[in-house]
Parts: sequence; C-alpha cells; structure tokens
Amino acid sequence: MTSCGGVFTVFTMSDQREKILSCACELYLNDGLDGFSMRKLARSVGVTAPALYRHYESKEHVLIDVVREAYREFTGFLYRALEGRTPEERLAKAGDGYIEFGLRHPRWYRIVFTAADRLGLDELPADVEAQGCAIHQFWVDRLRECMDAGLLRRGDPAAIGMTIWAHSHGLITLYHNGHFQTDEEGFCSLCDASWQRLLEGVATDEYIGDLKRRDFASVTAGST
Amino acid sequence: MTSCGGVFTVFTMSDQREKILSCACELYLNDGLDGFSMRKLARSVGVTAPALYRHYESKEHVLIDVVREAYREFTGFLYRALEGRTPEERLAKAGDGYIEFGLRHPRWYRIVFTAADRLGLDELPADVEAQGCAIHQFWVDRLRECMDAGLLRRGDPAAIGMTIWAHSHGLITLYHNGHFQTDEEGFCSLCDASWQRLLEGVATDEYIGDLKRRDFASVTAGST
DNA sequence: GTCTATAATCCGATAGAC
DNA sequence: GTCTATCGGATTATAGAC
Repeated sequence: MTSCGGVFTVFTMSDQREKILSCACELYLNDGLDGFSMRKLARSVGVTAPALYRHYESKEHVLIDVVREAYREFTGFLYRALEGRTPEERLAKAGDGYIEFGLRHPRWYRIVFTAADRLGLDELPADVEAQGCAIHQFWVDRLRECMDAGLLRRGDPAAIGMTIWAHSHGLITLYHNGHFQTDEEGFCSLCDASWQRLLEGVATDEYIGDLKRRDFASVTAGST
Repeated sequence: MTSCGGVFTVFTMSDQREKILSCACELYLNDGLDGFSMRKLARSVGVTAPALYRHYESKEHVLIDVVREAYREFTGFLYRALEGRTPEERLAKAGDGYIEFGLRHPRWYRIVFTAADRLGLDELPADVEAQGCAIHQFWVDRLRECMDAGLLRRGDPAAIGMTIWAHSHGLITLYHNGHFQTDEEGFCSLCDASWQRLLEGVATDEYIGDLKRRDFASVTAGST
C-alpha cells in the first residue's frame, strides 16, 4: 500500500494520501464501482470532499490506485503457488489460488478483469499493465513446465492457457451472478469436477477418432 | 415485441407503450445500463419524461421489459439449432448460435447473464424466469442426445453443461473485456480451437491414467 | 395523455477564506 | 491543508394545469 515500484524509482505516498487510498479500497469493496463517489470517500476519511483534491487530482486517479491494489492482492494469491514442489503441485495451487481469489474477493476480481474503459479510466499506468503481463507469464510458466513433465498435452502454452482461463473465469463469473444454485462449498466441488472434465475431455474416444479421420479426409481432399 | 405470453393469458401492449419499449431497447443497446435514464428515453421517444409514467410505473418496469426482449433475442439465436438434422449438428449449431449471439449483441448478452439485483431489479417476472428454465432444458436436451449418440462421455448432462457453459461464457466475456488481442475472426477460430481442446481434454493420457490409479488407491486405502 | 414546474438527491470539481 | 459555499450538471419521480 505504501510504495509504487517503477524501474528505477520507488515513490512513497504521504500519510494522508495513503489513508485516502485505504478508505477508497474499503469503499469500493463495500459499495462497488457504482457506489464509489468522492463525497462518500471524503466522509469515510473524515474530511470534506474538496480536501481530497489536495491529494488526488481527480476521482479517476484514486480509482487507478485502487486498481493497483487489486492487482497486488491478486498476485498475492497467485504467486503462493510457487511454493509448490512439483509442476503438478504448482499448477494445482495456482488454480486453487485463482478460484479462491474469485470467491473471497469478488469485487477485487471484478476490477482486475474489467476493461479499463469500462471502469471509466482512459488507460492503466504502465506499472499496472506490467503486472498484467507478469501474470500472463506466470501462467505460461505453469503450463509449460507441466507439458515438459508430461502432464499436459504439448502445444502453445498461451493458447491452452486461454482455454483454462476461460473455463475458470466462466465458472467464477457465473457463480457470482447466481447462475449456480449452490453455496460456496458446493461450488468448490463443482469446480474440481469441472476441472477434471477439462483435463479428460468431454467427448468419447470414438468421437475424437471420428473427428480426426474426418479432418484427415478433408485435408487430403483439399490438397488435390 | 407486441405480446407477453403467460400460461392462460396473452397481454397486448398499447401502441405507445410498445413504442416506448422499442426506444428503450435501442437506448440500452446504444448507451448501456449506465447510460439508460428515463429522461434520455423520453427524449428518444419524443415526449417529456413525466409522460412515460402514464405507460410505465417506474424505470424498473421499463427495464424488466427490456430484459424480456433480451431473452427473446437470445432464444431466437439458440433455437435455430433445432433445425440441425443430427445430435452433433444440433449441438454444433447451438454452440455457434451462443457465440454468435455474444459477438453480435454484446449488450443483450450482458443483460441476459447479469444477476437481476445487479441490474437494479428486485426480481424478474415469472415468464422471464421460465425462459431461463427453458434454455437450461434446451442445453440438457442437446447434451443428452449427444451422449446417447455416443459422441459425449456419459454423465449428468447438467454438470457437463456447466463445464461447457463456463468455457463459452468465459471466452465471450474475456473477449468483450479486451483480454484477447484479436479481432472477431481471430476470436472465432480461437473458439473453435478451444472447443476442440475441451472435447479432447488438455491432459496427456498418461497423466489421466496416473490420476485414476491415485484415485483408486486413495479409495481402497480409505475403505479399510 | 401530455405538458410545465418542481421536489429531493446525488454527482465531480472549483474559488477563495482561513 | 482544510474549510464553507457554490457551480453546473445528472437522476427518479410527482403535482397540477390543460
């Protein structure tokens, strides 16, 4: 919460700016994006609204700092997975961390995966964008080492990552929107079962064989 | 747009109410949920705001009718799949329709899959909820017949449906939020490739065998 | 059925006193 | 660095004339 690391500089906030940011995070987590206003923020800080503008240029700049905190929280959940001792364990922990983050902090989850322009932001600062790239690289690392270990089929880690990401993201957002009639515990076992299906595939071996034969036939036909 | 079917009654709107609803849909599709206000709506209809309240009790009631139109549009895309002549074709068409709906009508998609309370609605009327159930049943039908035809592994169609749904929903929402660096055409082929991975599974056969052996071992150990 | 006028609330942001 | 006062705008919704 205190510092914002760049390549060559580390900037430290004033105490008051830090207090405002802390209240802003709390306000966002309680009231969501719609309920987030400078007036409410001022009230929770214990000052009047204009005072905030001594520390932040605009509401947008406050929100940017909140987004940065969201990323920080997210990576905290993810990077714990590096403590795993095998590729399999690290991938499992990463997946668990992702789901757990989505469950424990729905509003952090939302703000991390919502496009900047839909947050009313022109663009995210470079250091936050960089966090996004780091997360992407983290997943590529997890998948590649599982391929090397013979756990996952070979292929482009980024492409396979999209499939796994879409699956997890879909599960969490559908759960958040109340589309699964179950509590958190039920949702977790639902996730496990669904992950198992993604590992094994949902089609029968016969059908897969069928598809491959058809694909082969169409390729040979097309090459004449 | 004209009628709202219930079990025993069909209610027909007045012309003016119908015109308001039509403008409301257009307004929502253009400006989204945040940009949707009674004043703007009145402007686009060509009257002043208070006039709307002769036809609709509140903004919430207008929005409910908009949501009903969204469902109608969605089912239109889905149910075309019934024209397919085999279970495989019907499932493929249903999946294509789902993705196409998400691509062509992002705002309709959003409103259909957003929880009612996050739209500012207390609850959806019974006939809209019923549409949701019908859609669920539609998917169960598609999956069950593919199991019977030996294309998909046997299992609970509703559970497998969740996996497939989460995957598709994740792809669409991540695309909408700009997380895939690709245009619509690239996204479609990305979807095809990802669906293929979901059919085949992402794990190697060796790893699947491994997991089954471990699972068996833990079950036998647990039963002693 | 539509209008004008208005109530009651919220918002982001600024000017200028202290 | 914080305050009061205020600008200029948005919103839902209603009262009462026509």
